Amino acid sequence: MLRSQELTQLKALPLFADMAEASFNALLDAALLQQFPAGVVLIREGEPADFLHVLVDGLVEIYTEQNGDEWGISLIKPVTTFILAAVVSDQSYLNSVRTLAESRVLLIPAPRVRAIFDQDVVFARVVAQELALAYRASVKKLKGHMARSSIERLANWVLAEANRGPGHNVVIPFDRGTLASHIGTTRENLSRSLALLTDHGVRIRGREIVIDHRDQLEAFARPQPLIDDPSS
Amino acid sequence: MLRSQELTQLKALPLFADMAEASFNALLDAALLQQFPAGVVLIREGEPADFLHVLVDGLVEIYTEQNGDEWGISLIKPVTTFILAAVVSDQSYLNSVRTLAESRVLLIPAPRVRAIFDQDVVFARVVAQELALAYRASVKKLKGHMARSSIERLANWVLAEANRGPGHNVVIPFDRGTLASHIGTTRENLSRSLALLTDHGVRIRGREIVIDHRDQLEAFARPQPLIDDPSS
DNA sequence: CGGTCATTTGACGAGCATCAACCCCTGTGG
DNA sequence: CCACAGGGGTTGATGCTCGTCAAATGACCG
Repeated sequence: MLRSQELTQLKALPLFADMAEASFNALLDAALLQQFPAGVVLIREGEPADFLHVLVDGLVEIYTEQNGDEWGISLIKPVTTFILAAVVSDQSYLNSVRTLAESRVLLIPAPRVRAIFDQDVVFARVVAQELALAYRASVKKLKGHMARSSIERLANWVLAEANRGPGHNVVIPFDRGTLASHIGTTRENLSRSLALLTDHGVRIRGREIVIDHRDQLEAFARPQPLIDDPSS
Repeated sequence: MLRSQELTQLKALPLFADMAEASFNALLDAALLQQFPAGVVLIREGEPADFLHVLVDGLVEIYTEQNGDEWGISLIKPVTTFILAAVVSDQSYLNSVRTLAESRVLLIPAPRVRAIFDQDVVFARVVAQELALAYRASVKKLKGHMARSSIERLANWVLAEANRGPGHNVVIPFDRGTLASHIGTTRENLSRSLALLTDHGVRIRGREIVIDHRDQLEAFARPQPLIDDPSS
């Protein structure tokens, strides 16, 4: 159950802001808002999709387990839905999900989501919008994997992270093994790659990456809007 | 403009079958049904998304051009929409598209698609469904790329194609360079990989791949539903 | 029959995974 | 206060996978 204070907070999210009051209430009266510590597995791939998840606060990774190793599919930052596609198509989760930091997650029963989709066009549009963005993000990651080396992927990840804030540095918000699994390489090679980036305008200070010469880093990484811009 | 005969054909497509007659007509009265020979570039990445495309008949590939090379993103078979995500989110095309065989394509102006989406819930649901499937297909391809070697990807591609028909053989419907770009390797290595599959229950006869011992091929490829099943 | 294009084969090297050793930091217990 | 163990991170050595370049072969078509 939700407190009324939480409800007004949620109603303000872009995800829900424009929808009809009635459908909003119908969506949320069966929802749960839960808080999880870091490192909790929320979803295991293969299970049926019973809840739409909305990351309200924190950090979550979507990953897949393949013969003993884990590979990162995407990183979810607030406020975003995840596993929407499984809910919409009423199928099993393709991937597993775990928290990487303490997180607040809103859980909405899948049948309820599908019902409100049919009743409220505004909500339907938001859902389609989120699906489209998720699809494009996945295709961009695929493009990066097919066309770039692991060190180029890393360099572009650093640039993308740097673009999220105005500062000249990036802090890796999790351990290096996790980052490696999202870049698509191993811990060892990630370490080597970070060392090599030192020759391209960057200093490594533990988990902090200081960008001294952005132009140098960009000359090396050669970012492309249609791969690296989250908003294109 | 469309002929009435074509209209009734289109109305029967799963994409349009359940929607209201009025919205169907509104969608299609501004649409074009065009026929293209093989090898025509329909869309170039970076252009604004002005038309939703529906492949009614034929075969097209979605690909991306990266510093001189081309990489296949997905293969589209009838009847499927493509570049739906760009239309829904009103952004530029992420990828280029070309026909691989003679194809009939229905072109619907993007603003019209968005308008009907808002008016007809049934159509909205179909659109969301298609987006969800496209997203899941992309994630599956990504998983395959992160977790498997190129020869394993090829072996699983062969199995997946074999599952589409009841026969014991697969015919590559385009040249080897194109297949290589979708598997995520080069022409040369694709050729070597095909030769190596010979040790795992398969014979190569030009463009035809004959599966003599499916169990042997499966033991080698180790297909997984959550990567290789198109319907999961 | 000659030319162009698709495909194969060979040789080589770059990129990357793997295994193993080592370092550094932190927390724990004697 | 020190010894030690454990986790995260780095470094080195080695070999496999795969891309690249070059040449040969085969296929198709004028």
